[in-house]
Amino acid sequence: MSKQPARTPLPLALADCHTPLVAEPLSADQAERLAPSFKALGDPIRLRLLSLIASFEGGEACVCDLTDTFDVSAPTISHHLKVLREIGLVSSERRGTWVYYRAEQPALDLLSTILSVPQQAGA
Amino acid sequence: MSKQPARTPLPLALADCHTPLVAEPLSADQAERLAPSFKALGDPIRLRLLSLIASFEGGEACVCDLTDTFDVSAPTISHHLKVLREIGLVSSERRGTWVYYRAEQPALDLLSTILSVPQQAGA
DNA sequence: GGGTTGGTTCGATCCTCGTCAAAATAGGCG
DNA sequence: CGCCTATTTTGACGAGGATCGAACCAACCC
Repeated sequence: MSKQPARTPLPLALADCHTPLVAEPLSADQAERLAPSFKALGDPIRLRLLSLIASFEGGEACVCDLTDTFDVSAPTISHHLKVLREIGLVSSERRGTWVYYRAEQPALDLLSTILSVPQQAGA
Repeated sequence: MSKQPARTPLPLALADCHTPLVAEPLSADQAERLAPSFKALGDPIRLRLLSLIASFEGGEACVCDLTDTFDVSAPTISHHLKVLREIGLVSSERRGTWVYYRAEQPALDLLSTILSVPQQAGA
């Protein structure tokens, strides 16, 4: 993996926590770093954007492919993409006229692991 | 004045979506139902509360066991527990003097599945 | 019953967030 | 260069959320 160029304005959510939260209590520090990622997923438009981008052919989508799907203005879409990007759930790249967004699957996978429930858990 | 029997005021987040969001685009309806659950997880205190409850011995925790861990007031803890309860991530039960909270693991597991990344995903 | 502890609701305050219109930036084209 | 399209930034506004103290409800005990 390449090193992070420290471009994200917020501390990266991908902290050192790889343990399901049901297995052992999250520390305050871990919770502070994880919560913003879940918050970013806590908006229906962002959830759809992420899903749409991830399931686009080639794994990436141009902004122009996304805007028409929603009933909100282009600045609003741009705002939500920025939230997803700054938290590290998507990355963006400009190629000529268009800007392409791509889902950061490791980030998603980490969050999935955090929420996962190990087998023997339960009563 | 009859009391409402403590039913969840919001439609249950556990909708008919069991497919990872990277696999196919979420519908607007699915996103509307899933987002509130992620939003509920988007607060550090709620994240810790959930983790603390789930990892308590017996899988449940009394409120009195939780409040001391945090620097916020009891009403604030109660508020966060209510958010988690109304969204279906925890359930509560009064036994005598104390109220016990328990993590709803199927709900967690569903959210985990939504975020999971199938093997062949990607370009 | 009166008092005590556990937990929630109420009301108010402050701050964040989602949204838009308008303006600004970036790139391509004639 | 000037213009057009694509995307982002800015500024403003209203809605919602986190927090607290105070008041309130629930269960136990003497």
